[in-house]
Amino acid sequence: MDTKKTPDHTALTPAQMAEQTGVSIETLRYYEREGLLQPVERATNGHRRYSSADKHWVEILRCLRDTGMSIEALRTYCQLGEQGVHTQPERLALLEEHKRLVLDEIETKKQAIERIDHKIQYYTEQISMAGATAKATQPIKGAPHER
Amino acid sequence: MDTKKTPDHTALTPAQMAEQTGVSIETLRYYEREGLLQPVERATNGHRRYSSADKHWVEILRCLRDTGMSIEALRTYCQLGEQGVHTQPERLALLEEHKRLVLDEIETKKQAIERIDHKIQYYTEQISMAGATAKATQPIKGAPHER
DNA sequence: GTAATACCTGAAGCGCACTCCAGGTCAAGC
DNA sequence: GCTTGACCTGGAGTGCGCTTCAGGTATTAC
Repeated sequence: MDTKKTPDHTALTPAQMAEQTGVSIETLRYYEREGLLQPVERATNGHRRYSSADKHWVEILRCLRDTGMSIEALRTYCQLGEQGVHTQPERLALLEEHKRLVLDEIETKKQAIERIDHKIQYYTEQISMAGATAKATQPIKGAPHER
Repeated sequence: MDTKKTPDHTALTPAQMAEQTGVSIETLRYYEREGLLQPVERATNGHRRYSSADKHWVEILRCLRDTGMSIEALRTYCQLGEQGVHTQPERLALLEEHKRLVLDEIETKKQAIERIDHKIQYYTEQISMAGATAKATQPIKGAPHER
């Protein structure tokens, strides 16, 4: 019986929502326009009132966006969600695919870190040597890729 | 004495360079325009000839770009390199800063993975349950954030 | 000589994910 | 009654990192 008119005391104003999720008011509206958020509740004056479910969902959106999922893919995911439980396998597949992508990215970055570390070490050596023997700083045998 | 006119048999054509570095011909030119690559050698017909040093450098550029360093930051880094060894400390600082950023990103992604795994697990359970007891699939107590 | 291929240049265009703007409404405070 | 502030709308603008285009040149293959 309290399905429709409860004023929902926990609802958030756009400003509060933005602050608590780290997603700007404009971006929240943008997400709604793009179908990443189904139409948000309104107060009598037409202002949006975000529910805690909205907040939770936006946090998930952020998590997926932060890991590079496109707006397009997120829209697909949302639409599947709206179509009911029978789309769960598809949603699962989508998430698993995304997870794989993210794991790959992590791997790429780790390898990059190694490479960067190499250069860091090279510079560190060079600099400490330059400090010690102000002269005679031949780049030693085959200085790797200067720059 | 062989400082200038050696035809350099190991030099790469744009097409070869693109294939071997995974960076397109257009992007290579773009990088050069943007000062990420100092002007590349030319054959007598005006075509670019990339040295193995160029190749090495482009691989580093890729590594840094892949980990999110901006074109702007890369330009700075290159310019420092052109200014001589006395900029090594600055370059070192730049790399260390970037490394920190990349480590942070990895951390963010790992956390995201955990969250994604949660949802994957949730869907997996839901789906297997739906398969087993085609009926009576109440979402159990407090189904977390459907969608 | 002709055509195909590989490259050149400067400049315009594109896709993505926002972000900003102009002009308007509503409620509260003075 | 008037101002202020938070929010609304549709639509235009922005920044980044390429990518494409139009028009041209040099070498090789026939």
